[in-house]
Amino acid sequence: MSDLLEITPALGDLLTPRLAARLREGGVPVRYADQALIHARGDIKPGLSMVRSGSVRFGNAGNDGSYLVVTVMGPGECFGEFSLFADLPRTHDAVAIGETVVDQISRAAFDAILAEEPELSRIMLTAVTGRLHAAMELIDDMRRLPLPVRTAKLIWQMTQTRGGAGAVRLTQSDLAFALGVSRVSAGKALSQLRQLGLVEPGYGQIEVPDPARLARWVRSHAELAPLPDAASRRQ
Amino acid sequence: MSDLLEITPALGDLLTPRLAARLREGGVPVRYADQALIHARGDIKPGLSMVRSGSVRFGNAGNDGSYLVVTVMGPGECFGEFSLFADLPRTHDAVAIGETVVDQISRAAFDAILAEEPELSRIMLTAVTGRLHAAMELIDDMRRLPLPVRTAKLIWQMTQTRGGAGAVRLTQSDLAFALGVSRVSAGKALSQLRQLGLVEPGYGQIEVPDPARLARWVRSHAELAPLPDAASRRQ
DNA sequence: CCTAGAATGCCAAGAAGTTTGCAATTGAGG
DNA sequence: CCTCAATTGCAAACTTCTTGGCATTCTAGG
Repeated sequence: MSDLLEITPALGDLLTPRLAARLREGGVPVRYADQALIHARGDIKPGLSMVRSGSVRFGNAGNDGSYLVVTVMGPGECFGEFSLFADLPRTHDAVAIGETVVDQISRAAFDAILAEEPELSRIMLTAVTGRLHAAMELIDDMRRLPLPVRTAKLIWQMTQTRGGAGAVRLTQSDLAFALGVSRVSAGKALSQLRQLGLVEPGYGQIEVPDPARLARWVRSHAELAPLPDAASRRQ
Repeated sequence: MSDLLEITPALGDLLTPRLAARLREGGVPVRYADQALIHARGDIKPGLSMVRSGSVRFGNAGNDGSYLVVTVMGPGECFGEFSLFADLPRTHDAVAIGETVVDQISRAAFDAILAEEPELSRIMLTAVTGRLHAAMELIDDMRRLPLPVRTAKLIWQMTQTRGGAGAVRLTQSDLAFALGVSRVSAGKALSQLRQLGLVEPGYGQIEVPDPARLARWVRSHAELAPLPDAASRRQ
């Protein structure tokens, strides 16, 4: 979610141009219309997928018809390692956002490339490990951080990924969606942040006058307290 | 947490005996006394660690002095992939439970073994991928499932790992700890489960008269609804 | 320029979880 | 067998978040 966007480098960023090309060649480009279902939660469909153009939204429907977005991937990002390495079912529905093209690399094709390119496994390990790290940080955040802090963190991350501009384009409904809370709660959190002068909510967007200050504020509120016994913090 | 115990196979289970031996030889066994700090959150200490004997508890202190347990690892399990592959800091404090011996494998030593043993990278990928999968399932559960269901799921998982016996030995405080909620809430959830005849709370333990029935109940309450009308979500 | 749909702001009632505190029960060690 | 610390059960006051509804503000498209 949200935080999985984090600082995790996309697989595409880690791949050498040559490897990226090999993977693309080994895959079959598949075109999806806006809102088309790429795969559903529970599907067992081994293969690696790389987003070539467009975006893919991951999320799940709750029992009550609600829907929780987990993350959105853009060009160069990949998914499906689960199915490839551990024979695990998909954890989330994947839906195309806009006209989207995804390179689907079958397990056989991937294995063939992996056998010829030893460095690929190290790169995959780095990518998957980075995602695992982000996921565990997120679990921690969900448990420990009050909503305003999580909100600020998400907004800050968006300023980073979305070109670092001073404003993020998203509605409060979408923000609530991404945080997994109601629109009312997201709005409350936002107004608290506004009172602190950290953000300026507008219509369909959120301005961030001073991203560096926002980052400092998040850091100071998201950090863990020193250990009860400071002396025990050894290394 | 809790759920990371899940069905994820430990690295030690995936390794061939030969590889396990090689890793052990490449590492330095370090002995920790009960409650000794193995590493703290934020430490940057590249290297893979394998639990040889004893147990390691992972968790974090909250700002308020509370402490959240994430998982407990026993012999054969490994940790520290973050630091090894992605140069990331430790996400949790690690503390020895009882007299514990951990094989610490330096990055250099690991890289040397990895270079000679191509199949090791595939095994590591499988292990890390499995953990990532479990983490994402847990994130989902935390957001979607009401406390009684999460409680039941955790108890069921414990009956599986702890030898499948019909009772789990843990106090309600420990249960609350693992779930990341207060003891009162854990107690309430437990009493709801008792009224359903799924568990029988005792003093310092929780009986599970019919694990299969508990599993069925969890499954029926944890499943996702069919996809909502895809048109409802735009962006 | 105008209007309809989108988005925001706000309120009230209620569900869920937390903290604090205390009483009752259990069982392990002397 | 008895005591005492650990554990459980429970209640009251409070906080946070949700749901549902409604009024207001904004803006894209005609």
